[in-house]
Amino acid sequence: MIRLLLAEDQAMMRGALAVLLGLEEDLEVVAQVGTGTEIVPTALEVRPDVALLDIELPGISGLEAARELSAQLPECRVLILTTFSRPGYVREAMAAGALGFLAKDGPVEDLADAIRRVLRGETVLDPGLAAATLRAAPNPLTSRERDVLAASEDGSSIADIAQRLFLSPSTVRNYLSAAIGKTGTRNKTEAALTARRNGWLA
Amino acid sequence: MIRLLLAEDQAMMRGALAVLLGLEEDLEVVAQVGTGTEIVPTALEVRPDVALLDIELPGISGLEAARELSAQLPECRVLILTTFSRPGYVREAMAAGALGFLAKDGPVEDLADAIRRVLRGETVLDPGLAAATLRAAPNPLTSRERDVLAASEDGSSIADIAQRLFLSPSTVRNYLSAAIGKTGTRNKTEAALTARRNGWLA
DNA sequence: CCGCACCACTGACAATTGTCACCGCCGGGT
DNA sequence: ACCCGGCGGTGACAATTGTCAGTGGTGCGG
Repeated sequence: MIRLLLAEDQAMMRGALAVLLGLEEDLEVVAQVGTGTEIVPTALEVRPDVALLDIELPGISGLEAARELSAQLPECRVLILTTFSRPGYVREAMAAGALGFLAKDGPVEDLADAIRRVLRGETVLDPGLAAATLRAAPNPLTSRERDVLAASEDGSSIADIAQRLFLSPSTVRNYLSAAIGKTGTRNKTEAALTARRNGWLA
Repeated sequence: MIRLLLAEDQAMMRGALAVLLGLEEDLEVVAQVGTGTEIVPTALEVRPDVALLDIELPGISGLEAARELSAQLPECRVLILTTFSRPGYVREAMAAGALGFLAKDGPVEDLADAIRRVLRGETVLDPGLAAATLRAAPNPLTSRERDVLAASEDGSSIADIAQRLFLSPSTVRNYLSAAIGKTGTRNKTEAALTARRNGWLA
Protein backbone atom coordinates (compact mmCIF):
# COMPACT_ATOMS: atom_id res chain seq x y z
CA MET A 1 0.00 0.00 0.00
CA ILE A 2 1.50 3.31 -1.10
CA ARG A 3 0.80 6.04 1.44
CA LEU A 4 0.11 9.45 -0.16
CA LEU A 5 0.10 13.04 1.00
CA LEU A 6 -1.90 15.35 -1.24
CA ALA A 7 -1.29 19.12 -1.27
CA GLU A 8 -3.54 21.19 -3.52
CA ASP A 9 -5.29 24.47 -2.82
CA GLN A 10 -8.43 24.03 -4.87
CA ALA A 11 -10.74 22.02 -2.64
CA MET A 12 -12.67 20.43 -5.48
CA MET A 13 -9.55 19.34 -7.35
CA ARG A 14 -8.05 18.03 -4.11
CA GLY A 15 -11.16 16.10 -3.23
CA ALA A 16 -11.55 14.67 -6.71
CA LEU A 17 -7.96 13.47 -6.85
CA ALA A 18 -8.24 11.97 -3.39
CA VAL A 19 -11.28 9.91 -4.35
CA LEU A 20 -9.75 8.93 -7.66
CA LEU A 21 -6.41 7.80 -6.20
CA GLY A 22 -8.24 6.03 -3.40
CA LEU A 23 -9.87 3.84 -6.02
CA GLU A 24 -6.52 2.31 -6.99
CA GLU A 25 -6.04 -0.71 -4.83
CA ASP A 26 -2.35 -0.07 -4.14
CA LEU A 27 -2.78 3.61 -3.26
CA GLU A 28 -4.01 5.25 -0.08
CA VAL A 29 -4.37 8.98 0.55
CA VAL A 30 -3.34 9.33 4.19
CA ALA A 31 -3.36 13.14 4.34
CA GLN A 32 -4.77 16.09 2.42
CA VAL A 33 -3.71 19.71 2.90
CA GLY A 34 -4.77 22.94 1.22
CA THR A 35 -1.82 25.19 2.14
CA GLY A 36 1.93 25.01 1.75
CA THR A 37 2.52 25.68 5.42
CA GLU A 38 0.85 22.44 6.49
CA ILE A 39 2.89 20.19 4.21
CA VAL A 40 6.02 19.56 6.25
CA PRO A 41 4.36 19.21 9.70
CA THR A 42 1.73 16.87 8.28
CA ALA A 43 4.31 14.82 6.43
CA LEU A 44 6.42 14.45 9.57
CA GLU A 45 3.34 13.20 11.36
CA VAL A 46 1.89 10.75 8.85
CA ARG A 47 5.15 9.70 7.11
CA PRO A 48 3.80 9.27 3.57
CA ASP A 49 5.71 7.31 0.92
CA VAL A 50 4.95 9.90 -1.75
CA ALA A 51 4.01 13.59 -1.48
CA LEU A 52 1.97 14.97 -4.37
CA LEU A 53 2.52 18.73 -4.28
CA ASP A 54 0.93 21.60 -6.18
CA ILE A 55 3.26 24.60 -6.57
CA GLU A 56 0.92 27.57 -6.24
CA LEU A 57 -0.26 27.29 -2.65
CA PRO A 58 -1.14 29.76 0.10
CA GLY A 59 1.69 30.17 2.59
CA ILE A 60 4.92 28.66 1.28
CA SER A 61 5.06 27.28 -2.25
CA GLY A 62 5.16 23.60 -3.07
CA LEU A 63 8.75 24.02 -4.25
CA GLU A 64 9.90 25.40 -0.91
CA ALA A 65 8.02 22.62 0.83
CA ALA A 66 9.74 20.09 -1.43
CA ARG A 67 13.13 21.45 -0.38
CA GLU A 68 12.21 21.17 3.30
CA LEU A 69 10.76 17.76 2.82
CA SER A 70 13.78 16.23 1.12
CA ALA A 71 15.91 17.60 3.97
CA GLN A 72 13.71 16.52 6.88
CA LEU A 73 12.10 13.39 5.46
CA PRO A 74 14.35 12.10 2.68
CA GLU A 75 12.58 8.74 2.43
CA CYS A 76 9.45 10.57 1.21
CA ARG A 77 9.49 10.90 -2.58
CA VAL A 78 8.19 14.17 -3.98
CA LEU A 79 6.04 14.42 -7.11
CA ILE A 80 5.25 17.97 -8.23
CA LEU A 81 1.84 18.42 -9.84
CA THR A 82 1.25 21.82 -11.37
CA THR A 83 -0.86 23.92 -13.70
CA PHE A 84 2.09 25.63 -15.34
CA SER A 85 5.01 23.90 -17.06
CA ARG A 86 7.33 26.84 -16.54
CA PRO A 87 11.03 26.25 -17.18
CA GLY A 88 11.92 27.86 -13.85
CA TYR A 89 9.52 25.56 -12.03
CA VAL A 90 11.03 22.42 -13.54
CA ARG A 91 14.53 23.63 -12.73
CA GLU A 92 13.59 24.49 -9.14
CA ALA A 93 11.67 21.26 -8.66
CA MET A 94 14.64 19.16 -9.66
CA ALA A 95 16.99 21.27 -7.53
CA ALA A 96 14.59 20.85 -4.60
CA GLY A 97 14.97 17.10 -4.81
CA ALA A 98 11.63 16.30 -6.46
CA LEU A 99 11.65 13.00 -8.33
CA GLY A 100 8.76 13.82 -10.61
CA PHE A 101 7.14 16.76 -12.36
CA LEU A 102 3.68 16.35 -13.81
CA ALA A 103 1.53 18.99 -15.51
CA LYS A 104 -2.19 19.18 -14.82
CA ASP A 105 -2.93 19.43 -18.52
CA GLY A 106 -2.09 15.78 -19.02
CA PRO A 107 -4.56 12.88 -18.65
CA VAL A 108 -5.53 11.72 -15.13
CA GLU A 109 -4.71 8.18 -16.13
CA ASP A 110 -1.00 9.06 -15.98
CA LEU A 111 -1.14 10.14 -12.36
CA ALA A 112 -1.36 6.82 -10.53
CA ASP A 113 1.38 5.41 -12.68
CA ALA A 114 3.62 8.41 -12.10
CA ILE A 115 3.20 7.88 -8.36
CA ARG A 116 4.21 4.25 -8.63
CA ARG A 117 7.23 5.20 -10.69
CA VAL A 118 8.56 7.84 -8.30
CA LEU A 119 8.11 5.35 -5.47
CA ARG A 120 10.38 2.96 -7.36
CA GLY A 121 12.90 5.80 -7.55
CA GLU A 122 12.35 6.55 -11.22
CA THR A 123 12.27 10.13 -12.45
CA VAL A 124 9.00 11.31 -13.96
CA LEU A 125 9.52 14.18 -16.36
CA ASP A 126 8.25 14.71 -19.87
CA PRO A 127 11.30 14.60 -22.17
CA GLY A 128 10.03 17.49 -24.27
CA LEU A 129 9.58 19.58 -21.16
CA ALA A 130 13.06 18.64 -19.96
CA ALA A 131 14.54 19.71 -23.27
CA ALA A 132 12.59 22.98 -23.28
CA THR A 133 13.84 23.68 -19.76
CA LEU A 134 17.43 23.08 -20.73
CA ARG A 135 17.03 25.21 -23.83
CA ALA A 136 15.51 28.10 -21.88
CA ALA A 137 17.80 30.62 -20.26
CA PRO A 138 18.23 30.14 -16.52
CA ASN A 139 16.89 32.82 -14.20
CA PRO A 140 19.00 35.93 -14.95
CA LEU A 141 17.52 38.04 -12.16
CA THR A 142 19.26 38.88 -8.92
CA SER A 143 17.48 38.43 -5.61
CA ARG A 144 16.59 42.10 -5.30
CA GLU A 145 15.40 42.36 -8.88
CA ARG A 146 13.04 39.48 -8.15
CA ASP A 147 11.76 41.20 -4.99
CA VAL A 148 11.09 44.43 -6.82
CA LEU A 149 9.35 42.71 -9.73
CA ALA A 150 7.21 40.66 -7.38
CA ALA A 151 6.25 43.83 -5.51
CA SER A 152 5.29 45.51 -8.77
CA GLU A 153 2.94 42.74 -9.88
CA ASP A 154 -0.14 44.38 -8.39
CA GLY A 155 0.45 47.58 -10.35
CA SER A 156 2.00 49.49 -7.47
CA SER A 157 3.85 52.71 -8.23
CA ILE A 158 7.58 52.89 -7.73
CA ALA A 159 7.03 54.97 -4.61
CA ASP A 160 4.79 52.25 -3.13
CA ILE A 161 7.33 49.53 -3.84
CA ALA A 162 10.11 51.60 -2.33
CA GLN A 163 8.13 52.03 0.88
CA ARG A 164 7.20 48.38 1.10
CA LEU A 165 10.79 47.20 0.60
CA PHE A 166 12.41 50.02 2.62
CA LEU A 167 14.40 51.18 -0.37
CA SER A 168 14.92 54.52 -2.01
CA PRO A 169 12.69 55.14 -5.04
CA SER A 170 15.80 55.61 -7.15
CA THR A 171 17.08 52.19 -6.16
CA VAL A 172 13.78 50.62 -7.08
CA ARG A 173 13.90 52.38 -10.42
CA ASN A 174 17.37 51.05 -11.06
CA TYR A 175 16.41 47.47 -10.24
CA LEU A 176 13.34 47.72 -12.40
CA SER A 177 15.38 49.11 -15.25
CA ALA A 178 17.84 46.23 -14.92
CA ALA A 179 15.00 43.70 -14.83
CA ILE A 180 13.37 45.27 -17.87
CA GLY A 181 16.66 44.95 -19.70
CA LYS A 182 17.24 41.33 -18.68
CA THR A 183 13.70 40.26 -19.56
CA GLY A 184 13.87 42.03 -22.90
CA THR A 185 10.68 43.97 -22.16
CA ARG A 186 9.75 47.62 -22.26
CA ASN A 187 8.18 48.44 -18.90
CA LYS A 188 7.74 47.02 -15.42
CA THR A 189 4.36 45.44 -16.12
CA GLU A 190 5.72 43.43 -19.05
CA ALA A 191 8.85 42.58 -17.09
CA ALA A 192 6.85 41.24 -14.14
CA LEU A 193 4.62 39.21 -16.46
CA THR A 194 7.44 37.53 -18.36
CA ALA A 195 9.40 36.87 -15.17
CA ARG A 196 6.32 35.24 -13.66
CA ARG A 197 5.65 33.21 -16.80
CA ASN A 198 9.20 31.88 -16.78
CA GLY A 199 8.95 30.87 -13.15
CA TRP A 200 11.55 33.40 -12.11
CA LEU A 201 9.64 34.88 -9.19
CA ALA A 202 9.06 33.54 -5.67
CA MET B 1 -29.86 8.57 -15.83
CA ILE B 2 -28.77 12.21 -15.96
CA ARG B 3 -26.76 12.90 -19.11
CA LEU B 4 -23.86 15.34 -18.53
CA LEU B 5 -21.67 17.50 -20.70
CA LEU B 6 -18.42 18.51 -19.03
CA ALA B 7 -16.45 21.57 -20.20
CA GLU B 8 -13.18 22.24 -18.41
CA ASP B 9 -9.81 23.21 -19.87
CA GLN B 10 -7.49 21.48 -17.43
CA ALA B 11 -7.30 17.91 -18.68
CA MET B 12 -6.56 16.37 -15.32
CA MET B 13 -9.39 18.18 -13.57
CA ARG B 14 -11.73 17.28 -16.39
CA GLY B 15 -10.75 13.63 -16.31
CA ALA B 16 -10.97 13.42 -12.54
CA LEU B 17 -14.43 14.95 -12.47
CA ALA B 18 -15.60 12.67 -15.25
CA VAL B 19 -14.51 9.55 -13.39
CA LEU B 20 -15.94 10.85 -10.14
CA LEU B 21 -19.32 11.77 -11.55
CA GLY B 22 -19.43 8.51 -13.47
CA LEU B 23 -19.30 6.69 -10.14
CA GLU B 24 -22.70 8.09 -9.15
CA GLU B 25 -25.27 5.62 -10.35
CA ASP B 26 -27.72 8.24 -11.61
CA LEU B 27 -25.11 10.29 -13.52
CA GLU B 28 -23.48 9.69 -16.87
CA VAL B 29 -20.85 11.89 -18.55
CA VAL B 30 -21.83 11.72 -22.22
CA ALA B 31 -19.38 14.34 -23.50
CA GLN B 32 -16.18 16.08 -22.40
CA VAL B 33 -14.70 19.17 -24.04
CA GLY B 34 -11.64 21.27 -23.30
CA THR B 35 -12.52 24.46 -25.17
CA GLY B 36 -15.41 26.88 -25.19
CA THR B 37 -15.84 26.64 -28.92
CA GLU B 38 -16.78 22.95 -28.78
CA ILE B 39 -19.52 23.38 -26.19
CA VAL B 40 -22.53 24.33 -28.31
CA PRO B 41 -21.88 21.98 -31.26
CA THR B 42 -21.24 19.06 -28.93
CA ALA B 43 -24.32 19.85 -26.85
CA LEU B 44 -26.49 19.99 -29.97
CA GLU B 45 -25.18 16.58 -30.93
CA VAL B 46 -25.39 14.70 -27.66
CA ARG B 47 -28.34 16.58 -26.08
CA PRO B 48 -27.21 16.47 -22.44
CA ASP B 49 -29.60 17.13 -19.55
CA VAL B 50 -27.07 19.26 -17.71
CA ALA B 51 -24.00 21.15 -18.95
CA LEU B 52 -21.24 21.68 -16.40
CA LEU B 53 -19.23 24.65 -17.67
CA ASP B 54 -15.99 26.22 -16.54
CA ILE B 55 -15.75 29.95 -17.34
CA GLU B 56 -12.10 30.44 -18.26
CA LEU B 57 -11.80 28.40 -21.45
CA PRO B 58 -9.85 28.72 -24.69
CA GLY B 59 -12.03 30.10 -27.50
CA ILE B 60 -15.26 31.52 -26.18
CA SER B 61 -15.87 31.71 -22.43
CA GLY B 62 -18.22 29.43 -20.56
CA LEU B 63 -20.53 32.39 -20.01
CA GLU B 64 -20.90 33.11 -23.72
CA ALA B 65 -21.46 29.40 -24.32
CA ALA B 66 -24.15 29.41 -21.62
CA ARG B 67 -25.93 32.24 -23.41
CA GLU B 68 -25.83 30.36 -26.71
CA LEU B 69 -26.89 27.15 -25.07
CA SER B 70 -29.98 28.54 -23.36
CA ALA B 71 -31.00 30.01 -26.71
CA GLN B 72 -30.37 26.97 -28.87
CA LEU B 73 -31.01 24.16 -26.42
CA PRO B 74 -33.24 25.53 -23.65
CA GLU B 75 -34.04 22.12 -22.21
CA CYS B 76 -30.35 21.74 -21.25
CA ARG B 77 -29.75 23.13 -17.75
CA VAL B 78 -26.49 25.00 -17.24
CA LEU B 79 -24.37 24.75 -14.11
CA ILE B 80 -21.36 27.06 -14.02
CA LEU B 81 -18.31 25.65 -12.24
CA THR B 82 -15.50 28.13 -11.72
CA THR B 83 -12.29 28.95 -9.91
CA PHE B 84 -13.23 32.55 -9.21
CA SER B 85 -16.36 33.74 -7.40
CA ARG B 86 -16.32 37.15 -9.03
CA PRO B 87 -19.43 39.32 -8.69
CA GLY B 88 -19.43 40.05 -12.41
CA TYR B 89 -19.29 36.34 -13.19
CA VAL B 90 -22.28 35.54 -11.01
CA ARG B 91 -24.23 38.41 -12.52
CA GLU B 92 -23.39 37.33 -16.07
CA ALA B 93 -24.06 33.68 -15.35
CA MET B 94 -27.55 34.41 -14.11
CA ALA B 95 -28.19 36.76 -17.03
CA ALA B 96 -26.97 34.05 -19.41
CA GLY B 97 -29.65 31.70 -18.14
CA ALA B 98 -27.48 29.48 -15.95
CA LEU B 99 -29.39 27.73 -13.20
CA GLY B 100 -26.44 27.14 -10.93
CA PHE B 101 -23.10 28.67 -9.97
CA LEU B 102 -20.60 26.59 -8.07
CA ALA B 103 -17.08 27.55 -6.99
CA LYS B 104 -14.22 25.09 -7.27
CA ASP B 105 -13.08 25.88 -3.76
CA GLY B 106 -16.01 23.99 -2.30
CA PRO B 107 -16.06 20.25 -1.50
CA VAL B 108 -16.47 17.75 -4.38
CA GLU B 109 -19.26 16.11 -2.47
CA ASP B 110 -21.51 19.08 -3.29
CA LEU B 111 -21.11 18.66 -7.01
CA ALA B 112 -23.29 15.65 -7.75
CA ASP B 113 -26.05 17.07 -5.60
CA ALA B 114 -25.86 20.45 -7.31
CA ILE B 115 -26.29 18.69 -10.64
CA ARG B 116 -29.39 16.88 -9.41
CA ARG B 117 -30.82 20.10 -8.09
CA VAL B 118 -30.37 22.09 -11.32
CA LEU B 119 -31.97 19.20 -13.19
CA ARG B 120 -35.02 19.57 -10.94
CA GLY B 121 -35.06 23.25 -11.90
CA GLU B 122 -33.75 24.51 -8.59
CA THR B 123 -31.24 27.36 -8.50
CA VAL B 124 -27.85 26.52 -7.03
CA LEU B 125 -26.12 29.61 -5.68
CA ASP B 126 -24.42 30.21 -2.36
CA PRO B 127 -26.56 32.79 -0.49
CA GLY B 128 -23.49 34.63 0.77
CA LEU B 129 -22.17 34.90 -2.76
CA ALA B 130 -25.53 36.09 -4.01
CA ALA B 131 -25.59 38.80 -1.35
CA ALA B 132 -22.03 39.86 -2.11
CA THR B 133 -22.91 40.11 -5.79
CA LEU B 134 -25.90 42.30 -5.10
CA ARG B 135 -23.88 44.47 -2.75
CA ALA B 136 -21.09 44.94 -5.27
CA ALA B 137 -21.39 47.75 -7.79
CA PRO B 138 -22.45 46.63 -11.26
CA ASN B 139 -19.96 47.02 -14.10
CA PRO B 140 -19.45 50.80 -14.49
CA LEU B 141 -17.26 50.52 -17.60
CA THR B 142 -18.37 51.33 -21.12
CA SER B 143 -17.70 48.90 -23.94
CA ARG B 144 -14.67 50.78 -25.21
CA GLU B 145 -13.21 51.21 -21.74
CA ARG B 146 -13.42 47.43 -21.33
CA ASP B 147 -11.69 46.90 -24.68
CA VAL B 148 -8.86 49.23 -23.81
CA LEU B 149 -8.37 47.73 -20.34
CA ALA B 150 -8.36 44.22 -21.77
CA ALA B 151 -5.76 45.27 -24.33
CA SER B 152 -3.59 46.76 -21.60
CA GLU B 153 -3.51 43.61 -19.48
CA ASP B 154 -0.30 42.31 -21.04
CA GLY B 155 1.55 45.50 -20.15
CA SER B 156 1.33 47.03 -23.62
CA SER B 157 2.15 50.69 -24.02
CA ILE B 158 -0.59 53.14 -24.99
CA ALA B 159 0.84 53.33 -28.50
CA ASP B 160 0.58 49.54 -28.86
CA ILE B 161 -3.02 49.50 -27.68
CA ALA B 162 -3.92 52.32 -30.04
CA GLN B 163 -2.52 50.39 -32.98
CA ARG B 164 -4.24 47.16 -32.00
CA LEU B 165 -7.64 48.84 -31.61
CA PHE B 166 -7.23 51.27 -34.54
CA LEU B 167 -7.61 54.28 -32.27
CA SER B 168 -5.61 57.42 -31.73
CA PRO B 169 -3.21 57.27 -28.77
CA SER B 170 -5.03 60.25 -27.27
CA THR B 171 -8.32 58.41 -27.34
CA VAL B 172 -6.77 55.40 -25.65
CA ARG B 173 -5.35 57.67 -22.98
CA ASN B 174 -8.75 59.22 -22.41
CA TYR B 175 -10.46 55.83 -22.02
CA LEU B 176 -7.75 54.63 -19.70
CA SER B 177 -8.06 57.76 -17.62
CA ALA B 178 -11.81 57.25 -17.37
CA ALA B 179 -11.37 53.60 -16.42
CA ILE B 180 -8.78 54.50 -13.79
CA GLY B 181 -11.25 56.97 -12.32
CA LYS B 182 -14.15 54.52 -12.31
CA THR B 183 -12.14 51.71 -10.78
CA GLY B 184 -10.72 54.02 -8.12
CA THR B 185 -7.18 53.06 -9.03
CA ARG B 186 -4.05 55.00 -9.88
CA ASN B 187 -2.71 53.61 -13.15
CA LYS B 188 -3.69 51.33 -16.00
CA THR B 189 -2.14 48.22 -14.48
CA GLU B 190 -4.15 48.54 -11.26
CA ALA B 191 -7.26 49.43 -13.25
CA ALA B 192 -6.96 46.34 -15.44
CA LEU B 193 -6.37 44.14 -12.40
CA THR B 194 -9.39 45.36 -10.43
CA ALA B 195 -11.61 45.25 -13.49
CA ARG B 196 -10.51 41.65 -14.11
CA ARG B 197 -11.00 40.71 -10.46
CA ASN B 198 -14.53 42.08 -10.51
CA GLY B 199 -15.38 40.13 -13.63
CA TRP B 200 -15.82 43.32 -15.65
CA LEU B 201 -13.73 42.24 -18.64
CA ALA B 202 -14.57 39.89 -21.51
C1' DC C 1 44.78 40.95 -2.41
C1' DC C 2 42.25 41.79 -6.39
C1' DG C 3 38.44 41.50 -9.33
C1' DC C 4 33.74 40.83 -9.67
C1' DA C 5 29.02 40.78 -8.73
C1' DC C 6 25.53 42.43 -5.98
C1' DC C 7 23.46 45.91 -3.04
C1' DA C 8 22.02 50.78 -2.15
C1' DC C 9 21.95 55.29 -3.52
C1' DT C 10 22.12 60.09 -6.21
C1' DG C 11 21.09 63.14 -9.93
C1' DA C 12 20.00 64.30 -14.67
C1' DC C 13 17.48 63.50 -18.65
C1' DA C 14 13.99 61.65 -21.93
C1' DA C 15 9.94 59.10 -22.69
C1' DT C 16 5.63 57.56 -21.21
C1' DT C 17 1.57 58.08 -18.68
C1' DG C 18 -2.36 60.39 -16.51
C1' DT C 19 -5.46 64.58 -16.17
C1' DC C 20 -8.19 68.01 -17.98
C1' DA C 21 -10.73 71.05 -21.00
C1' DC C 22 -12.54 71.02 -25.09
C1' DC C 23 -14.27 69.72 -30.07
C1' DG C 24 -17.78 67.24 -33.25
C1' DC C 25 -20.72 63.19 -34.28
C1' DC C 26 -24.25 59.91 -33.43
C1' DG C 27 -28.35 57.56 -31.26
C1' DG C 28 -31.94 57.06 -27.74
C1' DG C 29 -35.23 58.88 -24.72
C1' DT C 30 -38.61 62.56 -23.10
C1' DA D 1 -36.46 69.71 -30.30
C1' DC D 2 -33.64 68.87 -26.73
C1' DC D 3 -30.52 66.63 -23.58
C1' DC D 4 -27.52 63.04 -22.44
C1' DG D 5 -24.16 59.55 -22.86
C1' DG D 6 -21.03 57.17 -25.54
C1' DC D 7 -17.52 57.42 -29.23
C1' DG D 8 -13.30 59.44 -31.35
C1' DG D 9 -10.28 62.98 -31.33
C1' DT D 10 -6.80 67.30 -30.09
C1' DG D 11 -3.57 69.83 -27.27
C1' DA D 12 -1.47 71.22 -22.97
C1' DC D 13 0.31 70.15 -18.65
C1' DA D 14 2.04 67.53 -14.62
C1' DA D 15 3.42 63.28 -12.74
C1' DT D 16 5.46 58.99 -13.23
C1' DT D 17 8.54 55.96 -15.32
C1' DG D 18 12.75 54.37 -17.67
C1' DT D 19 17.80 55.16 -18.83
C1' DC D 20 22.34 56.23 -17.80
C1' DA D 21 26.56 57.46 -15.51
C1' DG D 22 28.64 57.45 -11.42
C1' DT D 23 29.47 56.79 -6.03
C1' DG D 24 30.37 53.45 -2.05
C1' DG D 25 30.05 49.30 0.56
C1' DT D 26 29.99 44.23 1.06
C1' DG D 27 31.33 39.50 0.37
C1' DC D 28 33.17 35.80 -2.28
C1' DG D 29 36.44 33.15 -5.20
C1' DG D 30 40.94 32.82 -7.51
